[in-house]
Amino acid sequence: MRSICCGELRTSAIGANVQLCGWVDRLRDHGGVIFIDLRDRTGTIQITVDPDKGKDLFNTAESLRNETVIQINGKVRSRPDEAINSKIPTGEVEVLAERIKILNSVTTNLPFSVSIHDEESIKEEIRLRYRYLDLRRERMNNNLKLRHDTVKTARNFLEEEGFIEVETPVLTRSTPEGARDYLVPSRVCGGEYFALPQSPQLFKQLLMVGGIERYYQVARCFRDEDLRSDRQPEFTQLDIEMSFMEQNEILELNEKLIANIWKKTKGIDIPIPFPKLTWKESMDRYGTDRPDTRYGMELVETSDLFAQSGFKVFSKAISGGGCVKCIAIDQGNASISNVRIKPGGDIFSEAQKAGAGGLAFIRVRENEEVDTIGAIKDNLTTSQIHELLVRTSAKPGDLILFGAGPTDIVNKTLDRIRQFIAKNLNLISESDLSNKWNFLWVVDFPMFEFNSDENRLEAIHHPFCAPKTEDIGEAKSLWQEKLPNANAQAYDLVLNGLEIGGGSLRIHNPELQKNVLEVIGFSSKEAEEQFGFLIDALSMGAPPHGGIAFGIDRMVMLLANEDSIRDTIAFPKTQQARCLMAQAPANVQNKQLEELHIASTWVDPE
RNA sequence: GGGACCGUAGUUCAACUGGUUAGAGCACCGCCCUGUCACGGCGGAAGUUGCGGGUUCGAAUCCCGUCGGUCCCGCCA
Repeated sequence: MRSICCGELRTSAIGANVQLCGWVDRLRDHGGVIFIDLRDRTGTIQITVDPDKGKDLFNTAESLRNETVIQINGKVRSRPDEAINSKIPTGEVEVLAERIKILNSVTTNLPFSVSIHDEESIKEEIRLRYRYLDLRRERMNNNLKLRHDTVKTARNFLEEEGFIEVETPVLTRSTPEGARDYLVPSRVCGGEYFALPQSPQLFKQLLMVGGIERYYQVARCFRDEDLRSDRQPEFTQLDIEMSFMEQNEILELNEKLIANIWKKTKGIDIPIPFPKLTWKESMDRYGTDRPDTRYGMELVETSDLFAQSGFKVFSKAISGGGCVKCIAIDQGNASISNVRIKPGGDIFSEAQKAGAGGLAFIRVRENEEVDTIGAIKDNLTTSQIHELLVRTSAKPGDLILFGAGPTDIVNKTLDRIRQFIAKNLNLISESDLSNKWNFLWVVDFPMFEFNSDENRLEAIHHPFCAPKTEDIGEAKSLWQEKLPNANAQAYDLVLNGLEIGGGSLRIHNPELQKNVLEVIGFSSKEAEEQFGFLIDALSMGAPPHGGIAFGIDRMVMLLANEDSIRDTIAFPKTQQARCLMAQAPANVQNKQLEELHIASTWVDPE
């Protein structure tokens, strides 16, 4: 249907007869001559329609609306010198139309303009309802290309490294740990249900037992939890697993993979190896396990300084088993007013949202003088002030904000304030937004975390992560006892404050696997029922193995400098997990339910 | 489950403190225009102000409910 693409035409094509297909990007009708910007996925080219070429041709051209699909024949010629458009790559040439064929016309009002020239911010609701039009726009078209390039680069790299892609079931069994499952009723096995996989975790481990040694998959994963700008009910992981690899070997391989992706998609050289931070260090210094290291304002421990303080908020926090930590904001006295850090202020509310009861502050003045509320000032000694200034490296003009209370709340509060202030004071400059890539491995996660609601230990990643061997020792009889305090051979890849991947070495010893399940509250009967096939497999010559999974949607979001993963997915769902275009989910016929042996208990709220 | 913001023409926005015919750009329709490139000029059509109820002499505006969208907490790794 076409001999060349619109965006490919250059002066080298002058004189050639070409046949082009595409959409009318816009039309400039001068009465005597008509210019059509014809667009396909490669770009736009100016088509010139001259009245001398015939009445019919000219009438057809006059009737064209934006987004009409046409095929044109014509000769490429250079533009007059004064009419060269240096803003577009094809701006030195144009095609003189000989024939225009309308392949499809636009008969309804377009909900929004596709042309880059009218790229105004359309309500997302409208974009999602007419997603096919939105995809035709340059922004989404480019994002999908970028996504393709990302995945293609990963495939090429992994192929070179001896990995093969293996598909795993989408219909599988529900597992008790983790997120809520999407369920699929079985027609054949009445009363029983499949679940859609939250990840191919167990299958990829079993592929290792199956001797595949090096597996990957671009895997769709499903989680029936509430949505966020970076969370969709179905999302894509680059899922990787390998046998006979130490943790450092796995990290090294994945650093190369990531460096490759950034190089191929953005032309950016990412320095490897990536820095590593232990989970504990990350929590101490940033209050989170996914720190944004593009700016400072690290958390500073001051519990020992204020343990005996007459300021009760501080001393009680510590005697209650918690801590007092602070962050120093460079020249914060000038940029942040008291109104903002006192009740009702925006920074104070951030602290509140994290669960903090209050937000103590100290303003640093000249000569180690400070300003603060009376209750704190009256209880501060000069040596305490001196030590505080040394630890925080605070200078005159700086503002120090405190979190005091249970350690998890303090960390959460200061993490949140740190991020809020960084954003608010533009500590990440506009150019950094697309150019600064702070990769970081967070390693040595604890195996378990106490869930106070259920009064039991929970696996932090999942129950198949291997503990560090030095933490549990060789003696099997002591594993059960040592496991709760062990760290895992687990790692997360963090980029600019977002987790883009995570993985671990897996347990390949059936006894240890049973022990771990026991620690998180599985009886041996339950363990057998739910994970018997895994434990059996581990008993039949399972190789040491481990792996990682990357969130492709998030990775592409960051590469594309977008704020939502919806802009990296062709057909995403809304926050209510609806597809506005296909109108899914939708009702089904009763007959279908009967076949599936299920009945709805849903009552329409009226 | 909870909190915040939003919903006006196909679309992006406007409409003062509640005030009389709800405006403008783009798109659409018609006419004019031979070198534009976000072409230009003249004219036109286009609205159940998401939906339902209430307050009021009077509601796009205030109140309640509801539907839809976004962000966040819970939830989720």
